[in-house]
Amino acid sequence: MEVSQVTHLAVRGILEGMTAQPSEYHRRVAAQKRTSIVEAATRLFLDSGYDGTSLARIAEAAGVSRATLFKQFTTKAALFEAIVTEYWKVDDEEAPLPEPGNLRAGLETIGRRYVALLAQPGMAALFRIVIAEVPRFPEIGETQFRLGKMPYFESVRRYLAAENAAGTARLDDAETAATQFLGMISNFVFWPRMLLARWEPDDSAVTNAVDQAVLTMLARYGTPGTHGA
Amino acid sequence: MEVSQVTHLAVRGILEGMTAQPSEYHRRVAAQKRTSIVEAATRLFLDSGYDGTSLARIAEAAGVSRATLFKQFTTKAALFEAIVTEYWKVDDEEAPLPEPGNLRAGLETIGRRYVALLAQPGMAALFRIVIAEVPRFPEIGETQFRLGKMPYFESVRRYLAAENAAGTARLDDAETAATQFLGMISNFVFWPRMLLARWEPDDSAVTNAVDQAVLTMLARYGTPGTHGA
DNA sequence: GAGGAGGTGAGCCACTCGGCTCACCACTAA
DNA sequence: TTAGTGGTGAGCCGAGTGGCTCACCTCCTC
Repeated sequence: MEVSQVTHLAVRGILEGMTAQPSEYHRRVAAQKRTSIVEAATRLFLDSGYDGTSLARIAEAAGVSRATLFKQFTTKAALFEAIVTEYWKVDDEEAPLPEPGNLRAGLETIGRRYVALLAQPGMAALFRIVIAEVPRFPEIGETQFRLGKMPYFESVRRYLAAENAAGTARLDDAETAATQFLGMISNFVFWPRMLLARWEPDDSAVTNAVDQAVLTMLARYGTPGTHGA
Repeated sequence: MEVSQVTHLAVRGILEGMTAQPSEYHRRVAAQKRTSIVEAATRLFLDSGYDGTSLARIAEAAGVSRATLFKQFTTKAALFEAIVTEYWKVDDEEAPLPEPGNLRAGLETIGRRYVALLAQPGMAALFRIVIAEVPRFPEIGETQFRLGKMPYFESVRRYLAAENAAGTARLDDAETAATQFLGMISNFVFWPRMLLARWEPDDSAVTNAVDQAVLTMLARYGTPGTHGA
């Protein structure tokens, strides 16, 4: 073996160890296959549940061989975890908190955002499957809680705290207040859907539910000036 | 064949057609086996989910042969349905509504009853499996909703309507008010448990959640006299 | 044009599943 | 004593499961 060959091999080894670049093309193809797998798997999992979805069907729906599927996701559980995690990836940009000063308007804004989130297609199905599989995959439930529920809970909490500081609201416990607000809404627009497949309140009913929740919050936490408007 | 025999057979035939009496003994044995099956199946279903529980394991846990299981429940789905339906059978006697006149005390009573129900062992697991299987067995979800949620919702609604009629509360829409009250409570004490396996607020936190929900209801729907006490 | 990546198709493995059947047993009631 | 019930154990069936492997192909990149 000549010196130049040795050098060549050493350089390649270093490069591989550092970046493991399998060339632009191969990475692109792999990424395409991967997204196609994730998309198909998401659809099937939400449709048929975890046990009800076989890897064979996922591979078929994704237009991919079973061997490829196993190269990308070593196990069914890993695929499931990737699905749930990536579902929440979309929501990168966080909407800004409403300005303090108008408690009614601020709560209405947040409330409408919340119902819009809950009304997203697939949201109910996602909750359904995650709830079902929490005993087997506890981290999945924590992920869903952290990415799906906490952001809204936190935005309400921080907003209420800001209103409290501004004197536009009067409350000791912003956490409890936030829980109450979101609970009043979701107990009407979302949770019944977990048991009743056909629970689909029309827009006016949903709007009313948010408005009524806001009114109740105003009655409890509003300062005199904010009660009326 | 003598006349008496003919008569005898005819009478037996009529009796069988009317009541299908397989003798006291056999009925008792069958009932025992049945309850033992239902108990074992309930435990296993709540533990491992619908797909995760095999009929073989149920039969084994019940101390019953597979053949017997099939004689009592023609199909796995039928067994599952029986489980869920019988889970709610216990709650025969309905607790009486609080007397109108003290909105705070009445809501507190109902709120504490509600958290006691939600804290029952197996309640979370039951909701979990029912929610998971609603797409496959919609009637199960409706049963759960009708037997598990409606009674409390109705009791709050009727109680609030009574308070309204008595002048101790002021509200147009008792349904919305009831949804709000129960939503404020369950959004803290129950629904997080669907995603977080270890969500188990201590008694003081639960009590506080109910109290705070009552205070919010009083602020919104109480009449001046009831605000303070 | 050679190297090497990722994808492919087929197939193996050991298992489990729900559903169903049947000959036989234990036991009570008449 | 006998008829008839419900329970029993064993076993068969076809289908499907997740996991895994391997030789082979395709196609870009250097």
